[in-house]
Amino acid sequence: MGTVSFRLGLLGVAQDALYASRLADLDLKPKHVALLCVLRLRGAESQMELAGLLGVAPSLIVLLADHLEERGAVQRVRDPADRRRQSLRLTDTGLHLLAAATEVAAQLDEELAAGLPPAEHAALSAALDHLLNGALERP
Amino acid sequence: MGTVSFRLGLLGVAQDALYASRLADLDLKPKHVALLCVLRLRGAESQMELAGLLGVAPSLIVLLADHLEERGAVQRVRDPADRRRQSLRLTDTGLHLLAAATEVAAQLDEELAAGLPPAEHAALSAALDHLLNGALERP
DNA sequence: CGCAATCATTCACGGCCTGCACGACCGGGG
DNA sequence: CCCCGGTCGTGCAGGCCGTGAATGATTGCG
Repeated sequence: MGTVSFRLGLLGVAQDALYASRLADLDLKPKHVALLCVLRLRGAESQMELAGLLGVAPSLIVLLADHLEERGAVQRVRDPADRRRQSLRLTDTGLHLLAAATEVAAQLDEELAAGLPPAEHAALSAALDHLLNGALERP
Repeated sequence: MGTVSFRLGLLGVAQDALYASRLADLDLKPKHVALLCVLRLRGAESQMELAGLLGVAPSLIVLLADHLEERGAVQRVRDPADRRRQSLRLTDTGLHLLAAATEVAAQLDEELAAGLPPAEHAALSAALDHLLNGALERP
């Protein structure tokens, strides 16, 4: 089993579960962090667009946004041009929450880097960047 | 979000889902493949040990083994030394099934490598190897 | 001015995995 | 020799997550 995709899946799922457990204190899941990330990096015009970017059903965006809105991390604002759409705006508390979540991930990174030569760690980071950017620039 | 762990989780979960969908024809899930993999690479003395290696509950091993046994991919053999234990033996059809699953993963790899410089692909593979071996040699 | 299409939301359902309870089985101590 | 605590595999019920279909509001096209 020298395939990259399979091992990437295995490690990724494990890492996701681990990150989720570490995120329990913040009462967040990795999906929430992903949503905050997208909002910070590029923003989005509608929840539909977010669903497409995250690769999940629109109804899930509703739940994620609900939870984040309760915490005051995001604001739903009706698009005046098209009142069907809701744009999600990242608030200051949302930024702080994202920073806290990033801090948790950074600590996980240290543990991960402990069993990895620095050069490979950097190479891994670069490869993930390329794959992630490639996935987002598809459409 | 420059953290490796977070992006590894994102991509890994997506890759796992993608692999799962491609595996539908074989009526397998990635977890089944992981189980077959462990049996092929190192074997195990008991289902408990497998649960530990895969990081899942023992009761899940039962379900996975049930499914694989129905397909004739593995055989349950009582350990004569300790009749509580069941050793899972990989059969020839199990080997073929694993080969087919690996083939599916290999095709996914090609698609993955399309958006990645060959050097980074190799580096990614090496890094995943280190992390996976590190995780298995913990105990 | 309808009318089909689009967006957000709700809700019921299905799948996956876990935790617990149970029976079979082991090894040691009285 | 026989309990008795501990271990292993298994069955079962429950919880969580995410999806898909139905609903209502809103849009722009014909």
